[in-house]
Amino acid sequence: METVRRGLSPILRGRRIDQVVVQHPRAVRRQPGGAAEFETAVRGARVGAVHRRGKYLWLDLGQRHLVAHLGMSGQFRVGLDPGHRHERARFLLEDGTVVSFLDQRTFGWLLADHGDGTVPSSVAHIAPDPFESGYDLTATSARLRGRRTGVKRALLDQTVVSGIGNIYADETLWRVRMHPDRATDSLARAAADGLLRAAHEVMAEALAAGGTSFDPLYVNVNGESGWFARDLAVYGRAGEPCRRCGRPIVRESFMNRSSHRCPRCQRVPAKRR
DNA sequence: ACTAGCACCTGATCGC
DNA sequence: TGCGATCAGGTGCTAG
Repeated sequence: METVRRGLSPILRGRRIDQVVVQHPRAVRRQPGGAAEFETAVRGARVGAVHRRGKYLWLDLGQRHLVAHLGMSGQFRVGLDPGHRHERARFLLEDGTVVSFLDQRTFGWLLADHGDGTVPSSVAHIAPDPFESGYDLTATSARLRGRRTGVKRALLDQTVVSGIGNIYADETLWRVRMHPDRATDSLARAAADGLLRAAHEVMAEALAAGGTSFDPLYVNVNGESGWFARDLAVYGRAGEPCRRCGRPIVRESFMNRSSHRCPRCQRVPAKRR
């Protein structure tokens, strides 16, 4: 998302949005008045700063915010020809630039939210992410240790800390040699701090590589892939040797999705949740 | 108040 | 060639 934000910012900032077309009603399902309300709210607005918290992105439109979440398969792309199969909304800027919102699985959404300079109400329920100035490691660590669940669930819970998804959760846990089912309330303060620092580190490295992408669904606004997939230690590497100890990485089912870990470096804990 | 589990979608791939 | 099962990077709602 940060890669997307960085791509969008120079294109959008300071520009007026002259036209908005919603091609799929599901893209604006969170808008109470539907596509018409969304289009009316956004058309003619001038874009200020482009913000992000966790996986939520928003454009400051003065009296409003245009909030976006990419879900599992959303993209923002610049300069696409019309008629793309998965285009859900299209914006025309005053300088003629076309910005498209594409989303194959339609889990993503757009919302013209109220607000003026603060965090939009649709984003207010999540915790700060490690990259923002208001992020408080000590408070986040305390929140994490206050949960009664497994550490991976807690890392994925955006109300504990935001921005961590399935890939970065697995990579973080491998880095600190922790099993995903380790009980949050069994963590010493230092261990919880270390876990959060590692998450920040993993995401910073991914960002430096331009993001993580395995396929054309995960690209920047110009359609280009990031390179962090090369550096993944466990995610998507089931059966391949652990980069620390050589044992084959295992993939296990978790919340209807997958966890990847090294069975030697990340042993099943005594206190499990 | 908190946690777990599933519903919400499309499309690619794999085994039969 | 076809068909069902499985998999995919995330919430958001609700039952317990």
